[in-house]
Amino acid sequence: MSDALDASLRLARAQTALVKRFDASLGGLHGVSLADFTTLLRLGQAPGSRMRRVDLAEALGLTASGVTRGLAPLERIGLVTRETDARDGRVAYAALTDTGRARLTDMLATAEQIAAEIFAAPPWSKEDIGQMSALLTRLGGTGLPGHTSTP
Amino acid sequence: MSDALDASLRLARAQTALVKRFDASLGGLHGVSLADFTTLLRLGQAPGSRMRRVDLAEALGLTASGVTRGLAPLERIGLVTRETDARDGRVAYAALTDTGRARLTDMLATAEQIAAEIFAAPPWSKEDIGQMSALLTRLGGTGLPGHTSTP
DNA sequence: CTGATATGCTTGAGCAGTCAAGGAGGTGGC
DNA sequence: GCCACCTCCTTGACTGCTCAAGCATATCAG
Repeated sequence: MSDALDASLRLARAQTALVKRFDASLGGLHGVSLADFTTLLRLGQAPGSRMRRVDLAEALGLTASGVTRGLAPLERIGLVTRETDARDGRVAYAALTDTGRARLTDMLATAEQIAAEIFAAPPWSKEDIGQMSALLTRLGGTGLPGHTSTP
Repeated sequence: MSDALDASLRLARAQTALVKRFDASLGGLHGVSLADFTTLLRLGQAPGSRMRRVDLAEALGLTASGVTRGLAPLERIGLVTRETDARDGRVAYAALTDTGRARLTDMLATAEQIAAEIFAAPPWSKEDIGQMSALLTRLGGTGLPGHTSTP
């Protein structure tokens, strides 16, 4: 097997382990999945904490229907609201509520801690993490808004 | 956001892109998913091309029920058979059929090509790939049987 | 104004995995 | 020999996504 195929299979494997870990902690402490958290985080980064649902789908690498289904429970528990566009009757916005913004802050702290734990044992150097992130960026398309490493 | 959290989210994002790409090509050419291919590949690496289903689950990072459901269609299309253990009536083996072994060879060629394409543009160096694989290994647990890079 | 086409979103059906429960078989204490 | 317990595997119910279809709204050509 080539190195390239080996790396691909490892990527798939590593992701399931990582997602499980985030889901466990985020779920236990805040009742949300990693996918939920990523959605809220992305919304929080948008101007006015709101995005058109189709743009949110694009940003998250999901389909529009995935966003509809994923947002439903977040609306139900009051972290996100639906807003309409006065100009264009087709579009609906997803927006963070005040509660959502507050809860997101807590979740972010938890997520940071999990990430720190994951990359702590066996000890990762700052360079390792930066390198890996750079390598993954080449694979995953644009995905996240530009993140400049904190040197 | 810390580098560690950033890298984690990129990992998740990169995986879905990568899986989509493998699924598209493997599905189109051979009618199997990346998960199917990984299962067959792992079976092919085992002595006698057979494994206890519980060990297969462990090797693939799945639960036993995940293996039951995943193998069902592969058995139905004749790539895998179920074998029993004369000594222990509880255990069932999953084994590659001759057809399965032959088809796996073709799939492997396809998968190698996809992996090569993925890591070709923008050009990845052999060192980049090795580095990334090493970094991912730290995250994903053991996962694959030891793979020593081809230098 | 009307009809054709494009866009935004939701919905039904399906797939791949999870967990919890349960059945069938094996093992050890007494 | 028997009963308690353990292991292997499957099944039912659920989640989180996909695709295909459909509805509502917008836009553009004539």
